[in-house]
Amino acid sequence: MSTDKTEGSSESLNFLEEIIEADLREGKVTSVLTRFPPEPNGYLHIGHAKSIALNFGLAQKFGGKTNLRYDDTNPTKEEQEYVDSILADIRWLGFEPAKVLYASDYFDQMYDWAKELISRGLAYVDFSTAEEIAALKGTPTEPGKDSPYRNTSPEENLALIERMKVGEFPDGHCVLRAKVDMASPNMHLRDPIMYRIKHDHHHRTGDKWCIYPMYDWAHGQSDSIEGITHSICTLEFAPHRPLYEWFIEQLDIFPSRQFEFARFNLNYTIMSKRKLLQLVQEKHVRGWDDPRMPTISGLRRRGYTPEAIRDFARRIGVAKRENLIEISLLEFCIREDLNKVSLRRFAVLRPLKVVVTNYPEGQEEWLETENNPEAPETGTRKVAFCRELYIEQDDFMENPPPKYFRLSPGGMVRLKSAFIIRCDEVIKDAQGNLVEIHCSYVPESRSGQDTSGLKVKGVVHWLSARHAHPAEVRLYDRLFQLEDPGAEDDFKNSINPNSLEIIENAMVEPALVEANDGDRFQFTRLGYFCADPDGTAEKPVFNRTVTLKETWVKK
RNA sequence: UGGCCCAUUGUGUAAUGGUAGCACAGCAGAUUUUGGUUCUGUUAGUCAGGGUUCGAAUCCUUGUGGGCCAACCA
Repeated sequence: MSTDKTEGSSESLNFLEEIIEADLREGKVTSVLTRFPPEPNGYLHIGHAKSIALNFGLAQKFGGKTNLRYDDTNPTKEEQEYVDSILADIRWLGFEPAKVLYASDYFDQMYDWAKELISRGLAYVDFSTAEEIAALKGTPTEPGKDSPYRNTSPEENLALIERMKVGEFPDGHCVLRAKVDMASPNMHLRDPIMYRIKHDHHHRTGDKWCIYPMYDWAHGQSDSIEGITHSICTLEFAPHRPLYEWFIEQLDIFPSRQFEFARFNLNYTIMSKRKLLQLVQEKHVRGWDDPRMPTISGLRRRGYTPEAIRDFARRIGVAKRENLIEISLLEFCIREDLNKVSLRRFAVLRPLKVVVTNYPEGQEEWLETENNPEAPETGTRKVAFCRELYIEQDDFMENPPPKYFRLSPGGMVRLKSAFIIRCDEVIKDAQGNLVEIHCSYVPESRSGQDTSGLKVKGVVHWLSARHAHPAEVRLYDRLFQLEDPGAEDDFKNSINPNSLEIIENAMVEPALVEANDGDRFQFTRLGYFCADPDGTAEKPVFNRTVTLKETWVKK
């Protein structure tokens, strides 16, 4: 009968959702368990946020769960500081892991399994040097050659791995290798290394181990132990999948399966942990949480909300093609969220003194203005009006271009929620610099009860000079001047020297002095701002998250 | 030059053999006491050639272009 296409038509699934949906439908799995597996060697960034939203989102969508599992198999790079920040960032994003686990929890099990493979002749200890191993590995176009240690007997290998484990050999002396296929066109199958020797202190297992598993011999096994049904990773791991499957098949353990998606790149930014670490270490930024950083902590300090980041992750989608996302999409997401929820406040970044010559000296009055026109339930507040005011220097031009409809000599403008003023006189110093402007106000033009009959196009924000409070405002611009700095030989060549502008002498309305760290506001007509922890009661500090969308361009 | 993955408006992402849609960006207009928001309209796309089919973005094939793989990193 009726074939209403819109009714009941579910929104289209991404390719991972399709796979899971089919697995569930066909009974391949009965429930969904995913995992987010960060290595604790740096702070999480917006790219990880996509992975987090994906892994947790997939599980949520199909009634499953998600573990956080630290991939802590390399003690030389990993630190507790990172472990802590990762969990905090995940929670801030709005996700709670079903379990918090560590690959190092499974070191004993992995070791037992390694011995099992050895005894079945599927792994061997190799005393070749790293260079020798690399040389025998061949190239993508030429097959590799067998190591001289490839045919050591299982008994001998069992004894050797034990000696490796108890610390008889120095770092790099030998490795344990899986015996797969030295002629495989897939380099990862040419007898991959399972264990290497590192006499290093591990953040969790201490000095218990001096052999540590490689990624390929830890990740899939950890997935399997936990019963992960869908192990989601990025595209560059696709060539590892045959090995991932080989180990699971040889051991005949829970068959976790790996699926790959394309990580995303953001234009004008870098997403490599290594490069981000370099920015921090070489002090191109103030730290991992510098508001210019694409880290979760940087975005948080910048004023981004978890909602906006989750929305962004949803909007960029999931697929397998290389992509370069425009930063404007992220900005759209934060504007859309903040427009609905942030309270409006008046702030003047670069003050220009205005003397209202026909307003009595010493008099003041309090005018009502809305806290957020998008959310009337947030009510109104009072702002002080008096004879001496500040407006934005940008809102006055002595010689305005044609379409300029702010203030200029002889022109009129409305002070938002207050009166219309006319600029009568421009006061300059001996050098010709603008000092202040003298205006007259129209008493009948009071906001809400305007009987003046005047129509002005321009509306500007303003502050009572007597009541305004000084503040520092930090304006951020993109950190890189090139769209894809990561593609350059040296990404640091395109660092934007003007990515941070500090305005020491901004003015804000008194209510802003009580802002707590992280509080977000819209400074009317300017953009969204967030209180920075560097601020004090005497001098609050605000970070500009993003400007308001600007459609007027000065010519 | 071995293997694997990928190719849809400027950027992303849908369409699963049957009208190429959505979002961002852009442009134009309406509304507006934020040049914001909101609303309306609009520009613009199936990498190329061949094949299968009544019909191909979709299937096959050959190219082309891009990405990944030769760490005791993950």
